[in-house]
Amino acid sequence: MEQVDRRVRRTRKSLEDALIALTLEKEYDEITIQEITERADVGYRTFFRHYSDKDDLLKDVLNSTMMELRDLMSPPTPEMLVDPDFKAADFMEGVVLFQHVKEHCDLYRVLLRSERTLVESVMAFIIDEMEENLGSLLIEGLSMEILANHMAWSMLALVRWWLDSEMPYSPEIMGEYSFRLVFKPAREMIFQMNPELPTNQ
Amino acid sequence: MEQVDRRVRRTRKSLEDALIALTLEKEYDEITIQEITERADVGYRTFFRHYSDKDDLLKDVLNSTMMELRDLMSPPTPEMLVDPDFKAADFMEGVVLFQHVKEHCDLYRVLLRSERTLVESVMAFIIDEMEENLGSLLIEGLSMEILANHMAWSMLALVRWWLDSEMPYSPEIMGEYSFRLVFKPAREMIFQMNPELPTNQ
DNA sequence: GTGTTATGGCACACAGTATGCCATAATTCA
DNA sequence: TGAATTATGGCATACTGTGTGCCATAACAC
Repeated sequence: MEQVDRRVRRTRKSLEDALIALTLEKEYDEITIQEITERADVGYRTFFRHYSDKDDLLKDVLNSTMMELRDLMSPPTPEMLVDPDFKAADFMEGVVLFQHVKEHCDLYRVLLRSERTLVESVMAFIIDEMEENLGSLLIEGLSMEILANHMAWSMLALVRWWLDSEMPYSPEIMGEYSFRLVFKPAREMIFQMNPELPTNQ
Repeated sequence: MEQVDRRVRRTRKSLEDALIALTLEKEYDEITIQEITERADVGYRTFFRHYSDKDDLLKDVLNSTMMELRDLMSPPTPEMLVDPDFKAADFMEGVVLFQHVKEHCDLYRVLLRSERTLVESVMAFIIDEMEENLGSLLIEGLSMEILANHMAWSMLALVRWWLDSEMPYSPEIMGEYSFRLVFKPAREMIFQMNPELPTNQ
């Protein structure tokens, strides 16, 4: 059961592929819509029949992959952060992220080389989810807003470095780095600021 | 002894002020050179007699402030990272940074709202300096490249959040957060990976 | 005061975006 | 298979913003 016209599917696919290919060659903001349509072998006029602008096409390209990651990575819950023995779980979060990045490295490169504002909107979404999950942990003198912001952007920085360096380490090793540099310190801070939690440090 | 023509000084100052004012109102890439010259009350043609493009003007605006920060913040040396009792020093590094940001918050906002590529070039410079200072610490299984990249971008994320949130905490509190979330974990990782260093954990 | 130089305002070429129009080709569905 | 529908290609066009050439004028340095 085909819902959309085959021509539409073909055109959209060509435009998506063209944007990905071009982003791997040059900076996102140096790419023109004319180049995209030429590479996709599609009429210039046709672009605007599907997307309002370049960012709109990019969102379309990233949408399914980002939703996949969202389902794959449950944001850290209060239980995870508070349970003293949860090393394995945070660690796996990191590994899962780096594995997903490796599987879709072209798409992640597209995202990371796109405009600042788009990355920020994706991150804002992730941080909001994290904050919601951490909301129940109200600890005086500790801002869950800072914590969520720090974890999300620090993880992004690790991913960005990894991709820019042509992924010299395995997802497992990167998971270990992210655990030691990001997850563990955040968890330790929660423990140290809240005397009521069971301490095992 | 005035070296440059007063008219030149006046024009450049007007253009710099206009860019700062406009950046606080809207996104950097939405600002046109026409707007800048109108706000500065300078002829459109005159802009190109001083700067090749918008980024060129922005670099000029940020240059002196970034050089000031560079002198203020010595990058972490191996001694600092390795000395078990250096908490006070890392802590002060963070405080100094947040104090400088507070003093020049408008300029930092301009930088953080500018194009991705400019922020990246400033960060690359900082990371290079860090790596050079960490170069003597060769520990098997621990990448100083990751460590330098992580520290620099994590600190930037904290600064960015602080500015976007209208600086709700003092530079001292932000210094404490940066120590606990960034400097201390990096230092601990070095200790744990190198059995030859004196451990006090 | 005089020679020098920065500026302003004009015109212009150019690149890229975005839309309207219409003939044509591809597709869907009966 | 054939008719109605719909997406596409190509053309012209308006618009915005960049970047440059030219020249009279005003501000400056000495």
